[in-house]
Amino acid sequence: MIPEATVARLPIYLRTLMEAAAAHETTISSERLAELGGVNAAKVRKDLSYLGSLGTRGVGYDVEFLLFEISRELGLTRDWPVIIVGLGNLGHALANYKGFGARGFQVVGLVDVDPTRVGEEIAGITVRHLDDLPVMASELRPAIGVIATPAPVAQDVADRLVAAGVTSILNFAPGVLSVPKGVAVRKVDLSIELQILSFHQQRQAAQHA
Amino acid sequence: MIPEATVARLPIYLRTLMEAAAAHETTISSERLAELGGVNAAKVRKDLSYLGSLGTRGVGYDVEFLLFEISRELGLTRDWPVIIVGLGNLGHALANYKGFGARGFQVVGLVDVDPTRVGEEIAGITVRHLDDLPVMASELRPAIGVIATPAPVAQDVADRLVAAGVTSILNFAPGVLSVPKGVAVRKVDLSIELQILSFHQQRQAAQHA
DNA sequence: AGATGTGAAGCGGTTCACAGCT
DNA sequence: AGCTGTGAACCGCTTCACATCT
Repeated sequence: MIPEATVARLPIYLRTLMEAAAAHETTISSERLAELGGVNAAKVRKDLSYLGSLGTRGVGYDVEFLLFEISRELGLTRDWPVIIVGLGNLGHALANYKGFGARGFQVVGLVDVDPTRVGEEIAGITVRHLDDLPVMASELRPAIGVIATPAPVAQDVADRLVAAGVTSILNFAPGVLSVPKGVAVRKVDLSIELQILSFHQQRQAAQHA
Repeated sequence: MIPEATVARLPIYLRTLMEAAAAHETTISSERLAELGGVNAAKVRKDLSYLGSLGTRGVGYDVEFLLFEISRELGLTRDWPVIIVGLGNLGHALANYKGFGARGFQVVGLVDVDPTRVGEEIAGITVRHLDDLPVMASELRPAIGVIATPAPVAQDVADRLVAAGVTSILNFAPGVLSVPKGVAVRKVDLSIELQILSFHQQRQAAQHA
C-alpha cells in the first residue's frame, strides 16, 4: 500500500514533470526531480518505487511515462464531478476558479441555503437549494463535495453530502467533521495556517530581541 | 522546543476551548478536549505539557487559563499586520473575508500589478502597485504576506516580500517557494488537495467494483 | 478516586548507503 | 559510469501505561 505521505507528494511530482515536459525534457533524474520539487532525491526514488519500477538505472525516468503513471495512480485519467456547498465569499471564488476544472475536476453543482442566492447563476451554473441535494445527487453523481459554508452548518452539510453518496470532502469550514469510515476528508483552514505563522513570527521576533 | 506537529494542533485546541468557554464550561479534561478536537487524549496531554504544567491532577484544565496560555504561545496576544498580494478571484475573497481579522490578523495592505486593479478599493483598502511594496513596508510594517497570484510570479513576489521584511508567508500559488532561512512559508494548494481526494476516490471506487 | 504528566514502547516516514541494473 | 531501487539505520511523533499529584 502507498503511504499517505507519498500520496500527498505525488501531485508535486506531477506538476514538476509537467514543467519538465513543457521544457521539452524527455528524461529526468530523481536528483533533478527532487530539486525542482523541493524535496530529497532518496525520497523521490522511494516514493516512485511504490508505484512500481518506473525508471531506468543509469538513465532516469521517462517524463511522459512517469506523468502518465502518476496521473493514473492519482485517478486523474477520469473526471470527478464536484459540488460546491456555500456560496459566500470563498464559495463564489471557488466556483469562478478556472484552474479548478483544469485537471479533471468538473464543477457540476452549486448549492446554498440563502434564498437570495438560490437561482443566481455563477460561472454558468445555477445555484440550487441545499434541500435539492438528493435530487442533484442522482442527476449529477458528484464524487467530491466542497464545503465553503460557515462553521456551524458544516457538519450538517457533510452529513447531507455523505447521504447523497459523496465519498470525498474538501472542507474549508473551521472545525472537525465526523464522517463514516470510507469517506475521505481534507481540511483547508486559513485561520490555522495564520496561527501557525503567528507562532513562527513570534519566535522570530523573540530571536531578534 | 515545541514540536512542529504540536504547534499545528494548538489552534485546534484554541478553537475547542473557545467553544467550551462559550458553553460556560470552566474546566475541561484532556479526554473531553480530545473528543471535541478530534484527537487522542494522550496527545492532548503531551501537547499541552510542552507549554508547561498547566492542568490540575484529578480535575483537568482551567478553560480560561488554558485559552490564555495557548494564545500567548501562538503569539495571538498581539496584532500581526497582513499584506495580500494578488487580487484575482481568491485575493478578492481573502480581502473581504471577515474572519481574517478576527484573531489579530489585520489586513493592512493590498497589492497587485494589474493597472486596472490598482486604485480599486476593496474592503476599505486601496489596492497599490507591487512596486510600492518597499514604501508600504516601511509604512505598514507587515509581518505576514499572503500570495494569491498566479504561479509564475509567486517566486518574484515572495522575494519582494522578503526584501520588504516579511518573515512569514502564506502561499496560495501552486509550486515551491524558495526563501531564506528564518522565513516561514505555509502552503495552501487547492489542486493538491483535490488530487489527494481523487486518489482516495479512485481507491474507493476500486473497492466497490 | 480521578485526571495530569511523562518515561518507554511502537510506528510511520525519512534518509543513508550501496547493491543491482543498463 | 551512472542512476535507480531498496534494506537498514535513524528520527520524530504517537500511543500506551502508570507513577504522581490533588
